Amino acid sequence: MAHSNPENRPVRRPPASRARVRRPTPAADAIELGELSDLLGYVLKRAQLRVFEDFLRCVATMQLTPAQFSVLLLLDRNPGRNQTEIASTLGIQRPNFVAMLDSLEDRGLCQRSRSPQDRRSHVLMLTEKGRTVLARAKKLISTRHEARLTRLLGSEDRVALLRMLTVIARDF
Amino acid sequence: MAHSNPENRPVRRPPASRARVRRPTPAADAIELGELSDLLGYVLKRAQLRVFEDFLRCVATMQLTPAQFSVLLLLDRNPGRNQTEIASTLGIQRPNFVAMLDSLEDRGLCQRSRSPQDRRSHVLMLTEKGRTVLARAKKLISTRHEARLTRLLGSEDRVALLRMLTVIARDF
DNA sequence: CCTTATTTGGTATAGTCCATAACGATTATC
DNA sequence: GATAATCGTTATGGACTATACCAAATAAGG
Repeated sequence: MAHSNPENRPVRRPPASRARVRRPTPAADAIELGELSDLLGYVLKRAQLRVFEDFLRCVATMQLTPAQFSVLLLLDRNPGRNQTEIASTLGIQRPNFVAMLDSLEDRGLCQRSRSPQDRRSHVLMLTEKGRTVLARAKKLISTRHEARLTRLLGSEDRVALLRMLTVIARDF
Repeated sequence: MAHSNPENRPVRRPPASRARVRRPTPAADAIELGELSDLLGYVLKRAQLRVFEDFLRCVATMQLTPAQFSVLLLLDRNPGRNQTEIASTLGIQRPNFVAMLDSLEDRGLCQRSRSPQDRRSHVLMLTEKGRTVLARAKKLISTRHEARLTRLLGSEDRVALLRMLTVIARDF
């Protein structure tokens, strides 16, 4: 074990030629990732961080995090639901969802109102401003963020990737 | 777009018949994910959480997190490096790497020693126990965790997935 | 009807990660 | 020899997550 020269790099054999052998001692150079490159979790996590970074850049003008964006999407598609339903769908704990909604409501993007049927729960709705912001964000995500992915992988691989990730998220 | 009937369920149009149209108002039922299912970041994040959960279960007997496991892997493949090099390779800030190493060293899995060449830096090495633990963890990951992935996707798709994620992590 | 359980939104709190500033010791640079 | 840069480290704060608990409201059961 111990330094097994896995890349089969020539170990510095400068026989003839006084000219500099290319990279004489790469020893102290780059670190070997080794089996890390094949570890699903590792690659997955790094990819996710990159994607989130790009997402933030793409919608930077409207100050939306991926989590906030997903809330707006859900509220738009499922108006009138309460906090428990929206939060649990997104895998957010109800207590943690409170501050998040506070923020969105303070910015005038959504609105809580007591349900007449069940006065415990809050009916959630996007405001008009919320719909506008969401529409603009969707356009940015689509034309910048997702377009970048398609450019990088090709639209066929992109579909395959989403399919596989969905399978993992559901069945792993 | 908009509710594309993804399951190809027969839409069932009972033209006449006063009998209850099946699912008259699925309204108050399940929440529609909508465009969320096609949002790369969302699916990526959920998949990553699932994978990390499974990782933790698989190596639960030896109490290793994904991050700790990746450190052990790197130390094994790159003995004698210092903290800055290992941390930066893993995308960990140096200050945050200190406590992590403390933990691994307290458990007797690795060892810091001052470098004779540069007495500022610490030379990092796995201990014998560290190598043993790593070997057992690798076996668990391989036979349980990665095997599960292969079973879920097939070995061909698994390779394709890792390739695409690597591309994203590097070029996105 | 009345008592008990459950649910909803909310607060408080603690743990984990992650990022930055700063410091002493050591080494590099000029 | 003075100054700058690097290494490990501490301290600290922000973001996100998980749990216990609360009052108000509703549901369930006698």
